[in-house]
Amino acid sequence: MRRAAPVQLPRGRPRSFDTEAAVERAMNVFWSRGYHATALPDLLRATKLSRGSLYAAFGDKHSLFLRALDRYIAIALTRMDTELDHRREPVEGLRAYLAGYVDRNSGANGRRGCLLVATAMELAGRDVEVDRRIGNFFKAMEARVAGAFSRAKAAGQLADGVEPSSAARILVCFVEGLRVVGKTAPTRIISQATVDALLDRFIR
Amino acid sequence: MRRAAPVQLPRGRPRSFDTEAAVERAMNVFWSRGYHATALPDLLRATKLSRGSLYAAFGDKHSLFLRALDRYIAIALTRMDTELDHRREPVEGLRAYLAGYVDRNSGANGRRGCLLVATAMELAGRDVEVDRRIGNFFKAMEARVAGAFSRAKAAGQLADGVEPSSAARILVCFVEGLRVVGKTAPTRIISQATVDALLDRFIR
DNA sequence: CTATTTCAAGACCGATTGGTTCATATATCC
DNA sequence: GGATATATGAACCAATCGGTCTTGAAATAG
Repeated sequence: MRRAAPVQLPRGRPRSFDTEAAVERAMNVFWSRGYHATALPDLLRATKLSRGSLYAAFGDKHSLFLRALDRYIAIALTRMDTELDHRREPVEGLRAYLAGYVDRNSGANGRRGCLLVATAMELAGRDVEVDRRIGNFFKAMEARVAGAFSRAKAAGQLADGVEPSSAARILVCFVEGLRVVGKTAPTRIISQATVDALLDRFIR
Repeated sequence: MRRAAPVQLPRGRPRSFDTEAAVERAMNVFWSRGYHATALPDLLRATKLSRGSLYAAFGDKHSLFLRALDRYIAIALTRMDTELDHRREPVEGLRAYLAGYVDRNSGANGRRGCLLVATAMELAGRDVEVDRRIGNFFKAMEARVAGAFSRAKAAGQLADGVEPSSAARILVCFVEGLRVVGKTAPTRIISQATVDALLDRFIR
């Protein structure tokens, strides 16, 4: 029988900061300023790490950015998974999903924008790693929305002639566009009304 | 009677390059790379100007960028004015308008993205001059689309319950979102189908 | 001709960029 | 204690940033 591998405890001084927390702080900086406009000192200030520690832990600015982007995507997808949960009324789910965008698009939140959209515009086409992540995210988002539309259709809640997958593509483009327009005009009431008007075109 | 002011011809060597052409070349660089990622040498190469000439003619990078942005906006608005011309069938106009976006969103055009969207995400909220321009552009675009929808409604071509101004807001968000999603997935057929499906929800 | 203006090319500027290295202190395990 | 590993912060790096200035040639007007 194989001897259980002894648990090799690390020998020296243990890491004293939370890596994931640092990623999250970095994410917030990239989110607020964009990739190019974020300088090392910004990241050091936000993560409260020394230059040495940051480079030892994450390699370089680009790698840290990818980890921050991954985190942003993970958060967005989990949120969608609860909003568009299968056990929920599909139309209710879609409303919750859109309400989330209205919220993230209002006031200061809106002005901050969306890390994904900003990254897509700034880096896509010039960074394969970014390309993959952005592409996959949009696909994943579309799939979830399409699922909700499908369930709504099965429940007879869609207007005549509405095709779930095409409606999902429309919705994805629309909410990403909201994020763009919301950068300069983040007014909650109008966003909410627009979102409602759009959804009304799809449901019975 | 006042003596006509003598036409003071400039004394020295005349300007040997076309300012507007230089702005346009600069616009293309900013369009492809974004503001921060565009370095002076990029602009010098594109405009074929020397450092001295460029600074004498435009002041600094930021001013040149604003001129490039203004040019981009002017082109976009004139295009819309012909697409959504009053003397045209309004629904035809909307189709032409959307077809333009499909076109600009396909293949290499799509991957290049949109200078306005990129600028909104990169600079809005941190640059008042940019804020003003972006905000005004979206308002102008929305007004034109709303006009077309109004005329369509008057002609009885809109589906029941469609309100022109709200439909216009939806369309503006949608096309800007197309520009975002198109950065990584610029497939013409899908864009066209999505655009058609959306318009179908509005017209009778 | 002279005076004037613009041109391109490049030297030059200080500041900042992302990134590395190193000395030193500290915290853990054995 | 000794060995090991990580922390920090500053020093340091070459490269690049946006921007200025100078030089000398070229093109115009009077």
